[in-house]
Amino acid sequence: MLGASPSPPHVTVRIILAEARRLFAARGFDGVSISDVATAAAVSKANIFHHFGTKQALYMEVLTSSLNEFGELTDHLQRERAPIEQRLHHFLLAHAAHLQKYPEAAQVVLRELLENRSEITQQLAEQAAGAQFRRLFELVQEAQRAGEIRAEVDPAALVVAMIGAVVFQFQVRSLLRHQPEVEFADDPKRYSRLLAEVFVNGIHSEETTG
Amino acid sequence: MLGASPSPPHVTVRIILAEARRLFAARGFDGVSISDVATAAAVSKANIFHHFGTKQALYMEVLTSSLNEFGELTDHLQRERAPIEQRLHHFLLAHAAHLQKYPEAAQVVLRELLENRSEITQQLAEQAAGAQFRRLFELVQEAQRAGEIRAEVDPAALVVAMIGAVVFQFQVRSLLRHQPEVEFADDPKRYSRLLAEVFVNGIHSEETTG
DNA sequence: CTTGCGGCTGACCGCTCGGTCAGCGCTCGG
DNA sequence: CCGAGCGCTGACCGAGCGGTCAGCCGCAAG
Repeated sequence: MLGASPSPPHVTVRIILAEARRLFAARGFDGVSISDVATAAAVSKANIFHHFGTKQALYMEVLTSSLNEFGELTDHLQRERAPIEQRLHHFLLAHAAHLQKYPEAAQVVLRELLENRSEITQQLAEQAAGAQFRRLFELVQEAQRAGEIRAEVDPAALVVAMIGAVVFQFQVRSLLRHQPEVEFADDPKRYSRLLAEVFVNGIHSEETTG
Repeated sequence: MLGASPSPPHVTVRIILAEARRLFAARGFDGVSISDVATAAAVSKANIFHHFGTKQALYMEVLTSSLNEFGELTDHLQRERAPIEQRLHHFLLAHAAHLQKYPEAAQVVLRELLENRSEITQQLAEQAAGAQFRRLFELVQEAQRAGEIRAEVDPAALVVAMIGAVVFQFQVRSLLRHQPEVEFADDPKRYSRLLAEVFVNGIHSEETTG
């Protein structure tokens, strides 16, 4: 029997992974001990080492599984045939909604992305982030070549600004809830609409949309 | 003799603070041990406890001293009498330049800001961040009332997007260096100019600037 | 019934952690 | 010449860390 077990990872393993993700997202790699995870998952500490070997390995599993949930974010954008302002709005909405839907997965990836440790884990996050950046960059560049976006706009700066605007809002959402002026702290649809309004009217060739 | 020592903190203390800031910025509170700081500062571990009492206290000193360097960022903006696009450009430039000039101070504050631990340290970062947000928000709101900014623009969203665009670029600058399409990874002037170009043309009332 | 095996555990390991403490050496006022 | 005070240290503490290991338990095949 060469075939591996057809069933997905054991229930226990999934519970451990879920709790580890939750804890790593909240407190980071160094802020969480295996004992913490074991207690949260209601298993023994040794059990975690039995299934994952080392703390690093457990963390890597959490990171990769979280990265996978980020995968298809920009996939559909390239196939769309809508005008650029609509496609960018869709991207902003998809990104913001994704962050809200999978906050722990997002947080664990972003945390690793923002750390400057030049280890293996970093590369994973960089690859995924780099791929997403490049896809969005090319989309903007093509739209610019097609005349949909003004020539003065720097595509890379626009992409960084767009992603940054969405990510930052996610990162400081707990603060924004306390600001009475902010009405989009937990409303990705509203925020991405407001964002798109600003960005699109900033990259239009000639005419005004309003 | 009730007066405290008139001299600024001892040389040793300043060295410890500098090294601690560097390490906390790079690896976070949990990622740095007092031994690490002691080795980096070339003093004994006990010396650090002698001067700062606890690890938390050392961290707080690092955080507050870093926050102070953030202080005057938005101060001059309110007094300026330039058109809004110029003032926003100045803000973006000042912010981006500040992040580049004091990367460790910025990182230590941002790190604390993005953590979701509801402790005392958090409050410090929140207060400073909240104040800066509100100041910029009011600036935008006034400009909008004065007709300098289109009524459709949401001031809060614009502020979050602007700060986020600058902060995010800073956070991922090490990644952006590897992206050949990005020419502003370590050039705050260039990046803020490109940002302003996009944002300003997105918030203009009627006429075009180009 | 027996045997093998995988999921799982409690007890334990060496080590590092944050923190303590007695006491060193140097300086400086009396 | 003295002693008080300060900057500073090495040795040490209990606790918790990542990780190991012998072995328990239930189950399925022989």
